[in-house]
Amino acid sequence: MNASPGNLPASSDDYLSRLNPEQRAAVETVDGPLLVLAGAGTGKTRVLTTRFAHILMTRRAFPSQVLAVTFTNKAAREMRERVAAILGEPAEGLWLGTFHALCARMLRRHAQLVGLESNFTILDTDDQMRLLKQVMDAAGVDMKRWPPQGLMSIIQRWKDRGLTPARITAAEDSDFANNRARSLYAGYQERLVQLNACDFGDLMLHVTEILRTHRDVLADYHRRFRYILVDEYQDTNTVQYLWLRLLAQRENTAERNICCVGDDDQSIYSWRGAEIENILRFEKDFPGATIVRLESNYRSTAPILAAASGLIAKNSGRLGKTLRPGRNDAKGEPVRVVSLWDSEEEARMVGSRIEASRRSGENLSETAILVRAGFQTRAFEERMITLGIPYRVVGGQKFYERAEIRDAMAYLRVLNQPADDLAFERIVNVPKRGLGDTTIRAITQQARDAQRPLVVAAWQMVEGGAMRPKPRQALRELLEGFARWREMLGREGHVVTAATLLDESGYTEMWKQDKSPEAAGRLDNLKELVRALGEFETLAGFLEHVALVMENDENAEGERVSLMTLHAAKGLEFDHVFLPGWEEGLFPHQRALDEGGEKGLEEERRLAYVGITRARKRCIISHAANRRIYANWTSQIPSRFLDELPPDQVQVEGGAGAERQRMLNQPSAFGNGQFPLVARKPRVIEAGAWEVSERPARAAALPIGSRVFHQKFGYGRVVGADDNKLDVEFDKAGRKRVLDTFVEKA
DNA sequence: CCCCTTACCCTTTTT
DNA sequence: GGGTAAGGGG
Repeated sequence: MNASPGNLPASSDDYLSRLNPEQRAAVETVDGPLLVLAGAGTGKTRVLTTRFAHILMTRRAFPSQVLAVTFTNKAAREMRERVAAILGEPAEGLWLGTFHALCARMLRRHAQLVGLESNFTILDTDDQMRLLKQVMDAAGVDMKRWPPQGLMSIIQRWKDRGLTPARITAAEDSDFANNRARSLYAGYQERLVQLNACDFGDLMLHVTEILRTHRDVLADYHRRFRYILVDEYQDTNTVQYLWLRLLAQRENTAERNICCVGDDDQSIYSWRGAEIENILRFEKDFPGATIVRLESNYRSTAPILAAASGLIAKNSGRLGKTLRPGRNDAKGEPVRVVSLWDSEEEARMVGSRIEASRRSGENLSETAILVRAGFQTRAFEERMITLGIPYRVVGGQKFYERAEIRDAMAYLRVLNQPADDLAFERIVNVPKRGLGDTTIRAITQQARDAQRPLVVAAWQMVEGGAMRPKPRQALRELLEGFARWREMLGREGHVVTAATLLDESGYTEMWKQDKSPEAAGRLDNLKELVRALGEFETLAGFLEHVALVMENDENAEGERVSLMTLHAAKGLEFDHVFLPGWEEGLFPHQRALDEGGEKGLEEERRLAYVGITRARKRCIISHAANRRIYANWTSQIPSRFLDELPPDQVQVEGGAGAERQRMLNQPSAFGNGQFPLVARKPRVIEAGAWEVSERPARAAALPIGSRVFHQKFGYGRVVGADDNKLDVEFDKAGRKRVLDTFVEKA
């Protein structure tokens, strides 16, 4: 296990010498509970991975005796790779993964203890909702008055807190649907078991329940896991906390080797059930715990750190940390605050600064625009398209959440597991087969009467039920199709079968017929799905992967500006960071204030802290005096967070905008709330607007009149050209001026 | 049964 | 403004 000299450049404990004293303490305090408070950019991941490797290198445990938990697949993958790099060999047999992946693994071993079989299905959010609606429907709940979505979030919150229906006291019941939330929850759980399925929350809930009630199982895991490592501890919810505590609190207190790494200042997921209290009370849960603070920041310049620290200091109830520059070259430019007239000017400002840094040779991958809410990305996207700056939107809709992928997945699920009623329901009339509400209701009724899965009931209907000839024939064809494909699966393998199924069922044809701009992309996605299927040995293995590892790494390559929400940016870093939209109501978001009060405000402030600390060299914060929200223009007040930034670290720019802002806010002078006397918009000089493109125009390739395709706007016809800019009349999106590089011949 | 109109909602979303 | 969900007309 020890690295041989050939694998590592220097001595075998070389990996320790690269750590600073705090980090080293965090790595070498191996025994007993340890909390590592790791500020942003202080080498948290390095500590975690080095500690993991250290445990293995010093032969304190075999790889299979360490439990390492992360929140994201990405973090898990990174840890696996980095541990392997230190060890000099691939790390096999690890219990390393996300909370949910580890729980799924455990639950497959003990499924019968909660009434499931080990091949249970993991439902996606669509299925969950449909199932819950069915349960509510059966219970006669008026879903107009009591929206299913509301009940779903109540149930999820209960699951986040580790509460099975039996553990909910009458006092804790919600007044939803006249105090029926708890019994509806119980009904929903029952249906899940009948379907041999569980939802995401169940993975944690079931395993925790098993550990709580089966001492022998718990004891087995106690024997197995000698060391526990937890990443992003501030984001754990109650059930994750209970799970960890059950696993970590071994009889022998000397063996409670749990190490949690986190940062209370970066806790931004309370709305997902995360309990910041978990990290705040670590010492109480694990008496005698050691606490190590990592405060040397190796990422950002001094002004950026000072701005972030100054802001977060306004929060109360912190464990307390002060980031200090860990680099000698940490001097740098001040954080800038730019005031703009409106959101369009804000987008132009960001765009022209990005153009400027691009001209000076900066890598666009080192620039990010981080927004509070998803809708804000649109204005920037449009600006990037106009300027011809490559960008990518991180997050947003995930690959496996797209309609076409979900449909295809439903087909595969029925193939894999004919009793998967939810999947069958999803695709029975997709593409349209003339099997509408009436038919489906009849099948459902038959299934309920016969106590059989939908597929079986459907066969019964086809063979002898009361049906009109057309739907009967359509249903027969579908069912015979599945029989054929299932038989093919054994013969030809899952990849060929999947491709055949998608064609023969008429599903790909449906999208080929579709004339909307997205159709082509959807077909590509289906191809990608089949390709991904090839990476797995079995269909079941693939389905498990998709349920747990929903990832979206398209557009990852190439030099592109990143556009994402602040939440999505946690854990990332960039040379240049833009933080637009720092306005009251947007950031801090009004709803966070309304629903969370002072706590909500503090979480918003932590979000601001996360945003600023993403920046290595340059951080540009902006706010606009006017913003279009939904349909109409609203005037906006600068965010209180701007006032909380330490003034000596911040340089205010965009005086023109600020001046107008000041005048706008003087009520009497301009009377009727119409746009004020400063009507003359400042001339916005966009650097680079007149630059001549070095590349010759592609007029020859795309002459006026030719059909083109654009990623965002779809199909259109070229109606004019100006050097490399084309005027295109899009079928759907209307007339737009776009750069020729952004369209292709249709 | 399908499709088109209309009404309604609108923060964040690691798995 | 735009995307979804329910209802009514063809």
